[in-house]
Amino acid sequence: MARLDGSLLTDIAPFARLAPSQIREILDLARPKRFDAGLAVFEEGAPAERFFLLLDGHIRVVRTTPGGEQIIAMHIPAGQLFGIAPALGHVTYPATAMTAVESLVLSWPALHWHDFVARYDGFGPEAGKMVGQRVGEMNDRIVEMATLQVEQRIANAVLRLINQSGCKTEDGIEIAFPITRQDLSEMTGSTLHTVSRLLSQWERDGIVKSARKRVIVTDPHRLVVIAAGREWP
DNA sequence: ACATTAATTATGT
DNA sequence: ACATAATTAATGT
Repeated sequence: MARLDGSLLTDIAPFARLAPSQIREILDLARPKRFDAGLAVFEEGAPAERFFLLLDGHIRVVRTTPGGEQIIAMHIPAGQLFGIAPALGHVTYPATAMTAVESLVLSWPALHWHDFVARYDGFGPEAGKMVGQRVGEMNDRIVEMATLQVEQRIANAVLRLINQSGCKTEDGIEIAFPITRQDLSEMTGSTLHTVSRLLSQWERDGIVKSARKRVIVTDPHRLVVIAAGREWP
């Protein structure tokens, strides 16, 4: 197995404050693994034995309803921890983590979490901050689902994606990983048809540009206006 | 205001 | 050539 380079972790928030020697300790405990696109890093309900860091690629966190329908709970961009259920005291993973693209993942046994928090300066606080952000995001989404209508929900979803995983291009900000209309519908509790129609309409209005599995936002400001959705007050 | 159904076309391997 | 994605229109709740 090739030895991991220490520079891999220096840019990542929970590890940013650590000395090179500490980073070495952590890397030597890590198990690196490469996944092709569309594979599960871990499955919902499986024993939560490890926690993970996404070095490169993109992860979709998916829950399956009793009816067998998929709900996309969130997306994890490169550089973030995920699958930290063990740290929260869960014995199984509450959702499945799928790779949206080919991805490189590090993982550690769940037991090490508490050692990391105790030993490494900044790890606990940074990880806590991250959890806080995610919980906040989930709450926002719940409010959106309950109050907004589909066009606004989809607009919000797209805006979140370009904020978290945006990539500047010639004519706007592109979602940095392949995403289908079906995916968008599964994040917003809608259908791929509605998403398709809306994207087509937005394209006509010059707000987005889209191709198969690609969405580019050319006019973020107008999308924000749509996402806010001021109507019949 | 939206889903569903179904038929049609485009796109990537 | 085949499977997967996207569009579009018609119909339903």
